[in-house]
Amino acid sequence: MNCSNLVQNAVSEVKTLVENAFNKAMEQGKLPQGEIPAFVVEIPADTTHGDFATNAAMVSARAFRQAPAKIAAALMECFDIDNAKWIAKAETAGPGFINFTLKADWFTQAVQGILADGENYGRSDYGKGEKVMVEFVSANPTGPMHMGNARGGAIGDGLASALEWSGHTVEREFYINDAGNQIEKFGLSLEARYLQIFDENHPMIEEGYQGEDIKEHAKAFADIHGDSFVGKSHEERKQALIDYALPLNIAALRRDLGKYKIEYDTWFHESVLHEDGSVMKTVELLKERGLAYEKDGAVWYKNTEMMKRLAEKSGKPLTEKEEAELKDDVLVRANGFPTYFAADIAYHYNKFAVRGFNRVINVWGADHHGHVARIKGAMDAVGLDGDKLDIVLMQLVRLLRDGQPCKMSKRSGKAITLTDLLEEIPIDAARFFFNMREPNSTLDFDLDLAVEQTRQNPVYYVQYAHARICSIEKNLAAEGISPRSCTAEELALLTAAEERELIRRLAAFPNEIIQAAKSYDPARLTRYTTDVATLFHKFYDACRIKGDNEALMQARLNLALAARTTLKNALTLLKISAPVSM
RNA sequence: GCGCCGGUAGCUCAGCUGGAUAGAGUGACUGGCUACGAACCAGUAGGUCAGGGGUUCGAGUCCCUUCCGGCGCACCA
Repeated sequence: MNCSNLVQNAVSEVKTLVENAFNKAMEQGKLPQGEIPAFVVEIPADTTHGDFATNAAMVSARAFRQAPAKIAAALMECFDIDNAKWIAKAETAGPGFINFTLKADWFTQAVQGILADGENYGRSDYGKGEKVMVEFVSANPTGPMHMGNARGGAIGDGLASALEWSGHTVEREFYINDAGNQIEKFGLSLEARYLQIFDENHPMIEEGYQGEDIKEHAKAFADIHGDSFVGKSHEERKQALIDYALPLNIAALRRDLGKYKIEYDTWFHESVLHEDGSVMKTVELLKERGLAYEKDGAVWYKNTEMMKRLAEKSGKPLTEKEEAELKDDVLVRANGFPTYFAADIAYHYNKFAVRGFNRVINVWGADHHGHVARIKGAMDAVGLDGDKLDIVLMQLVRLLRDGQPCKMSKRSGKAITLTDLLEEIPIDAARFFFNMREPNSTLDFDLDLAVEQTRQNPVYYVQYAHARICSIEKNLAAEGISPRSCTAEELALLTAAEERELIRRLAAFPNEIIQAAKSYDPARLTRYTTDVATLFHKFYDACRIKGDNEALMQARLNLALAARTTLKNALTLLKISAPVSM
């Protein structure tokens, strides 16, 4: 599916115009011979400066040893505007900008293109079907999800959708850490709570999971089995509790994320990698490649060596000081158990080498940033390409209550969980709110505001614009006026500044999605919906749709429908509802 | 100590690979429905882009440095 992307078309044309003008000017001796410098074509912040602008004359000032204004003048003489499809005129301005103005044709075709593409408007084949995995949330199955998981869910899901819409083949994955130390601790915590039911003096383990959910699991287990496990062996008792509680927790994760409108293609169990020998095979592979060794009874990964290689590859060798800071990492402990790191290498090896993803994106909390370079290096170490593993670091959410930060430790027992949050605020608001900021900046989530003043949430502003358009359509229909497709001449009646601004922004939608996908920043899309809503409201205020001029009325109605289509698609992509009325 | 991320309006944040007069939202103040939804729009006020130095035609954006905040440096995950 390749939808109309008129912004891209026009930008390409401007680039070609400029390049041809450079070549012609050099042929005619108006500019000295030389390489055409890299220039940009952009949409100016202030559209009174034209629809597109280029800095070509300014960036080439040094190369041609001429003043920007002189170069701009030379280019102006060489533009072949008459044969341009989209560009009506070019003019110089300011310190040497060249501004381009679009033909009216461009605006009419933009509106027609949006309406023709309908619910597919915004999709592009930019990604050419590249197979990409987005792994996100991957919350510990030892307890409920916290606000960081909530944010990760909204960001990861939004990013995956942006990648889909921009033409990638995307799979969403949840990695279940159902092995290792934390599961051991989970079992010990459950066991202690279970035994406390029958002996209130039984001590809780140190550093155990303190949450109420652990007590509830133990109680429910006791309701089923009574004290029959008190007399059993420690191992048997612990395992029985894990086997009972872990599937319940995983089911709860699925349920809560489903409520949050997140559906995964794959729930990948870490335990599988241990059971089928993948983890130890990966360790062996590293040994064979000379990047793992034994010391003090443990198996170590040569992280120092790999970091040195990577630094040299990038052309910036490590300083002695940096090198001294590096340490190797344990893969297999002296007690024979592999570390999380070993499992993680095996897991990512599986993503690339076994399942054939060309690119893998992980959404991680920023507290894992120390792990990023290591795991990417480890991909090189097992013979893959660490550059194909991208980590989106997400700063943690700071929860505010009464203006004060409140701690959201999983163990405090007082944390607000994702489940709690979704009971308090609408899902639309949560998904919008968590995607309002780029991942790499901290997010203050004011609970009081989200809970008590949801009407002030910007999501309502956007949804209102959509509902308003639906209402207009309904009212007109009641008067016997239904939208029809317009001719180019009719759509050319849309010449007001508010109309042109709105069309420009609507036409940028496919590019916005591509940008969100490229920069791994779905927050661009919530901002985009707000922009479109604002421009629609301004258009609505300035240009009355209903009127005696039938052609103009239909043209404006077409524009309103194009805005509705774009808003609906953007909200759908973010899995936020687009209500017909509110 | 070393490293990563951040510091832009009272508050929360945009600012696209360096570009034209630094923008929104929110809060404050003023105005706008006997015509399509006022959950809206228009206007006013609000800035030493944390401080200092540098690079150049041009710096919020790039480099160096200081200060402040968040996070990380395990045979935890």
